[in-house]
Amino acid sequence: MLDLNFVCENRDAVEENCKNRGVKLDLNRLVELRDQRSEWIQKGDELRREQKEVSGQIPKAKDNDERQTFIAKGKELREEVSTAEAKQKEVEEELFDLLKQIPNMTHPDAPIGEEKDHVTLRTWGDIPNYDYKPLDHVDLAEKHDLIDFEAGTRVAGHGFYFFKNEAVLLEMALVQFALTKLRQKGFTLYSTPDLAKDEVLEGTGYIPRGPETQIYSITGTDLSLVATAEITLGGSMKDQIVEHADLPLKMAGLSHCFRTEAGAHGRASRGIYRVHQFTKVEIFAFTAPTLEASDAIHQEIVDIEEEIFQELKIPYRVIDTPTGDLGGPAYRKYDLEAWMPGRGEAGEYGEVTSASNCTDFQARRLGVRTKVPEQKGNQFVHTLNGTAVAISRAMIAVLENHQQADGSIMIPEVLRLWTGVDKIG
RNA sequence: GGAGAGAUGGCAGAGUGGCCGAAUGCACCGGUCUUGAAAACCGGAGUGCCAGCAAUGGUACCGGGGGUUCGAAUCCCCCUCUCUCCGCCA
Repeated sequence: MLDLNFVCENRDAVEENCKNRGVKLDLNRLVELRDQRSEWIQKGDELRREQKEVSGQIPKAKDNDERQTFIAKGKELREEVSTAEAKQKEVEEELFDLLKQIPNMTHPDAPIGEEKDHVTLRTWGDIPNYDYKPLDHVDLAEKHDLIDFEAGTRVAGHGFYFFKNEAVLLEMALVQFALTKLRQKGFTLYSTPDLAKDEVLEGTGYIPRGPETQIYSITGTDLSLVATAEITLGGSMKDQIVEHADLPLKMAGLSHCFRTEAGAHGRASRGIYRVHQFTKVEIFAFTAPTLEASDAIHQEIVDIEEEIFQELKIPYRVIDTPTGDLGGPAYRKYDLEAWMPGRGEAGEYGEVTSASNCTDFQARRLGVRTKVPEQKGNQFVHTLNGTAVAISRAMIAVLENHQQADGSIMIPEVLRLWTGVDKIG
């Protein structure tokens, strides 16, 4: 969420930003509502002031007549106050509903445009030339009995799967590899709840229970299944004031991720590329409220993501996400797209990580603040999130990139400590 | 799941209808004293919202929501959380 007064005072810039991000909103209405809100607050404050004054007179009244007069006046004021409060609430409901729909401002260097207008910042690794037709992960999994899609469907429906045999070892190894690396780099490790309160989801910018929601919710409770540990790690500091000296808080969280993938039917989704549940190690950071501080961590997160895929020996490219594809909270977002030899006709890049700087957009809604030395008042911190390893996507990249001409799959060196085997098949 | 106790400012902890945004202590900041520090003493200090260029003023906030009342930290109802005991359980 942006700051209300910021929006009203920078209408042109906010409007331009909405346009770039493909969001249509009526900012005139917002300003109108802001003004109405001020008026009702002022009216209510004044009425309450009178109310206090009148009720303060009652114990000092000199006779019963005067007393009754004050009581009558007090009753009258109580009615007026409650009217003003109702009006204020009504205005605020519409106001904040609008405000919440406004996306974050955007980094000036982020490419403007839609998904197809993305900018490739750099590529790493050579895309191999195969003298045979490489299999995709579905065929590889079948060949080596690694994923049971039928069982997944029987148990939970389309979009669910069982990992089997070496795939389970690989999942655990990828998790261990990511967590160990992040710990070495000074991140505090967490394994986090798989459910969170709706208000926490909303605080991080996710919208549970809507008509096209990506979120599974638990009926009869205010809990939903998390789509990422970004939600739980961000929510972990809800309404807290963080010591400035403790920033940045660098966290790594392990959780399952659940996504309905509503509206995703028909998009390329063979195998485990787009599934309803997967395991993920997520990176999250709270930083001091300056772009210097959060940009620095943003870079650090991308560096770690690249290091992980380099050590897994998987070719990738880094994408600077264009405005139209940023999502609400992000100020800037980089994606890693790994080469997937079995994808499409002759291999394609597929998204495996993302890294977002959300500046103070999530922190405002979550109420995470810090007191900056030499400055008065508290300020909202900046938050960032990034993928260390999303198992389903990483699994595809590992299986497809490390397949051999004889159909076997080599386990990347860095994972063998945990898999205990160095080859599948 | 059952029984009981509790939730007040950064922390501890008073406060049972108006004199309470709230005593007191600790911690914190400024000063006096001191060669310096400590101690002692003096003073300051919460968060949000609204108005204002600002100084400032107003208002709200005693776990959350609702109610009673002219007036609620204080009375009533609901909820959440914490602690203790019992049961169940990976």
